Amino acid sequence: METETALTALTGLAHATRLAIFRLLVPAGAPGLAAGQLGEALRLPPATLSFHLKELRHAGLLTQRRAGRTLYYAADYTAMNALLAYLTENCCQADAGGCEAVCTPVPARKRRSSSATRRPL
Amino acid sequence: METETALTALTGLAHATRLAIFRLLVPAGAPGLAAGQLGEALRLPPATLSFHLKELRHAGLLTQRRAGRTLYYAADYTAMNALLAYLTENCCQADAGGCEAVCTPVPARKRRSSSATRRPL
DNA sequence: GCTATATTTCCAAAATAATGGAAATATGGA
DNA sequence: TCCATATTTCCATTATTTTGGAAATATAGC
Repeated sequence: METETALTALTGLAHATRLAIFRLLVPAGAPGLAAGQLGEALRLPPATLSFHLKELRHAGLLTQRRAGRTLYYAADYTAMNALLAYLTENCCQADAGGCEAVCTPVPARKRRSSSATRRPL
Repeated sequence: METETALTALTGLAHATRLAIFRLLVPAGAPGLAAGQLGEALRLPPATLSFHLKELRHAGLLTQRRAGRTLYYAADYTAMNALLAYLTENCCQADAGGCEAVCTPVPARKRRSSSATRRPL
């Protein structure tokens, strides 16, 4: 992933409203949620919601799909994963303590993420 | 991790200069790098560098350590890890395709990160 | 074609963040 | 104490982002 791409993704997520939108979409999976549903859930004026959705979409974090009059938005897991990879790139090269303790990989488990332990996307 | 914390961390990283600083520090490990070294590497005026270092530090992403006149900054891997966990929280709940393919955990390997595959911090 | 719903675009005002020169602080050594 | 080095704080200027009302667009059904 290029720096420029990572930067847009981070900028996309670095806003309370957009982070909230994204986090509603992460568990929603591929079907995603309608713009209207998001607006209602977050109590946002249409113009404001639309602005942030565009922002997230341009950052590559969301996909858009139309069904009739309704636009559905879904989290783009591939982009997400690429961002995480970018951030942790070359982690622990210096191996000087502190890092090693944290870097120890957690064995993958089945599903039902507990929010405390992270598994790769 | 709380939303507020995640948000500050993301805002911290969502800037070209700060992302560059952070990524210089990720492979540098616990000893970190001196402010001066960072400034020289990135060709930044002292005041600007200092501003961004403070920003990152307040976001909890960096630790600061003084040795004589020199201040060393290091990446805080724990904070980093918490942020990644926060972002992927409840991923794949809906299990509706697209996600599953990406979520498959990668078996942990020894060290020598290839930048293409991510292991947990 | 008309009307209703869903959502976007336009745009100007308001809010927030970034920049860097100059002065201040901290430390070390003679 | 005085001087040099390392870095920070102060602050005014400039740049960027966010907000939301109103108007525009897209689609559906009659």
